[in-house]
Amino acid sequence: MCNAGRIIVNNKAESMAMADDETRAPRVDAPVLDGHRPTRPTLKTIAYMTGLGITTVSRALNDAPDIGADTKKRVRLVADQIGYRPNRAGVRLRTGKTNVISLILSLDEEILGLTTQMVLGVSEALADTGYHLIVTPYDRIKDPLDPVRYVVETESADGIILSSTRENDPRVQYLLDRGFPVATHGRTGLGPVHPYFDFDNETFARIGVEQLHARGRTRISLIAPPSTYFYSQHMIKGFVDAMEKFELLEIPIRSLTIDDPLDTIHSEIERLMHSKHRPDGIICGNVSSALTAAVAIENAGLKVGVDVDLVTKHSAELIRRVRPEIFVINEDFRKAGNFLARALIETIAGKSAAELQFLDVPE
Amino acid sequence: MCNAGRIIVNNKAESMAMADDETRAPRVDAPVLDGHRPTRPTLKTIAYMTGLGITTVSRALNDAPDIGADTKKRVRLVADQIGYRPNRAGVRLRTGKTNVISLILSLDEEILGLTTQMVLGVSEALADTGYHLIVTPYDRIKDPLDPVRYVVETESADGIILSSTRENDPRVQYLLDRGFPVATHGRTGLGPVHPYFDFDNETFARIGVEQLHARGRTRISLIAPPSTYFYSQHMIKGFVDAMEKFELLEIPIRSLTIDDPLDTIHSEIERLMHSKHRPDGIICGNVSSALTAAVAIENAGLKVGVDVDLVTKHSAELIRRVRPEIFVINEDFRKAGNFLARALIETIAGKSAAELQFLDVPE
DNA sequence: ACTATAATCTGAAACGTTGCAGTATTTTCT
DNA sequence: AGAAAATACTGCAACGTTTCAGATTATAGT
Repeated sequence: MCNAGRIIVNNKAESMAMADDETRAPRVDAPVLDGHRPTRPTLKTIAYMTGLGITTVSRALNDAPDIGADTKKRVRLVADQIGYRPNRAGVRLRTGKTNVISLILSLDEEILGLTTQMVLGVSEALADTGYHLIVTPYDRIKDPLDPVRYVVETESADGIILSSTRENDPRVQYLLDRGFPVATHGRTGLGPVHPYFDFDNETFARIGVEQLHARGRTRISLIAPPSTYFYSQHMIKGFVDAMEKFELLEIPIRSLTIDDPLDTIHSEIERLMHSKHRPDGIICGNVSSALTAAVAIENAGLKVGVDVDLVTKHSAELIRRVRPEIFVINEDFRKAGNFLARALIETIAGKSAAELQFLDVPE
Repeated sequence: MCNAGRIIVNNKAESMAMADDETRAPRVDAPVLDGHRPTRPTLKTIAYMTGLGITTVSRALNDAPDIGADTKKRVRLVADQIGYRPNRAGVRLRTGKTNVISLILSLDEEILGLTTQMVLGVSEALADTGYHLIVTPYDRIKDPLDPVRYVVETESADGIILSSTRENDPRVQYLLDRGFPVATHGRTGLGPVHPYFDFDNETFARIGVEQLHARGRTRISLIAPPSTYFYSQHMIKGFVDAMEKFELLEIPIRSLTIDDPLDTIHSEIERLMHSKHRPDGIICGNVSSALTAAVAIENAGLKVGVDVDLVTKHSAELIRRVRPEIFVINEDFRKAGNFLARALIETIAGKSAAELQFLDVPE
């Protein structure tokens, strides 16, 4: 039973004293070699080499319960030795499993480094899983459902990661309706039914206000994300709550959002700086608005860190270097990507979504 | 011969006066329906609906020469109507064509937005081609050949786009040896054998020097890329040539490269600013070094744009806004990605590389 | 000794596609 | 009219994998 260490070419021969030629002959034909280069090994190659059937080899590699331990070991050895890698097209055709994760990104996400960091985080998580990452950016002008529908209709991935989520995100709804695995960067209003990773923008805004308060600032503005994004509400809530708590005065620039053209942000802030009731602290929903605001403030003859304090959030170290006078709260997109990829894979494997939701609380 | 406008269910029936039931019966069984949801259409579905053979449908959709024009039209109509999309796994298994482009990026490319812009450009070019984009970042610590080998060995893409190319890039050599389509961001020293898109860093440096000269600067430094990158040579050549032409004095900081940690760059520049022979102009090989240098200069009590001028190159608009006093020459990564994707597809289609090389000359 | 049971292994079929080697039918040529 | 050639269509097989329903042998139970 235990014949470890012994080299067995064909373990059937033993019990067959009068074995005829048929028995010794491999049950599978040798794979045809094309030109001169060695062709890529398949199950057939291994079957031929081990003298086993293709089915057995397949089951052995997949650790099926009805294959002998010795056989498994032997098959694995040969497979490793010749560098066997399952043919993805074969698996996909047979099982429908693509081993692909689709990352769908809005083009607006050029928020310095979001794309890069997300891709990195996701790749990191996927590295040893056999999953490939396919990235699809989409135009904000086009229907955001398009790329999602494409993936579902062509069955070109096992799961989707979405960003820029809305409270009632039709893309997420579409996917949930069809039972298609999805993980989102940002919460939706749909409850514990899909995995997500969200930065706690409420806490971010609260901390921002606290910081400004601690620096003695009293008249504070917020450049929020457009109200179409769910996280806009969170940020505003954190802001308002903290403002009330410290009894500070909000200088409203609610018409302005971080998605406005930088020119608009610039001129609006510059105008504000010249007004009698200018703020002495601004919380900026993203980096580009913060950097733009900084320039506008200086254009107005004021100094960031002296006359006005700025708070924002970001992932990249660079910003602290470029504008050390801006308070930066860390938001880690890479961590987000990493978490989402892992969560999505677990979802595909059947795990329930409730345990795969993460709120990243800053500080 | 011409029966346009007439609806033909089975064009065979016409010539068969005494057609028995066999003739009218479709030659292909109806595709089995699983649950309640309509199953995804395949060639078989169309064959059943049109009464044609599977082969005919396939050939009709692929515009084969031996299929009648009417049939083609009819098949296409049905296919479009029911939203047929070829099964990628089927095609891939049969033909070996993956319809995938692999973009392999070095992690260091966090150069603000390079990844994002490249991905965008590539996606843009791939949008209507049926190609998918799979992105693989890799660690600079690991063997850069790893991801390349993986793609080749598992045949998981039809072509590869590489960045951070070296003069004698082993990855490119590896791919060329195996006849695997590759396009590179940046030239190599291998000649007109593979497509590339390169930014003309020689011209960039020359223009930089000219700009500084025009502003009356005479003592100039260059923060170059590490000499391992081929484009480092180009940049240095452009720099040196122009310096000689205008008889300017180089203040060498050759030990410093754009890949050094930002802390190093910062302290080195600050130190330099305090030295007796400080430069009054610096050309920075990338944005992060330029931004870092700007802060260092101010830390030393000097003013960018007044005491020292900075020149750099970049893709994103943001930088001009954050630091309007820095000269920025435009390097369009998106264009690069777009070109490379197109070039790669043409290479896969068999076009010769010589026509697919592009040098992007600034200004 | 004879049968149920467990333990291993197996070929056939199928997933969707395309290249090959045909088969009918019609048209053209002599 | 008869042969040759062109036109339009088609089965079959194969790509590499896994599921299914056995098949074979050894083991245990009576």
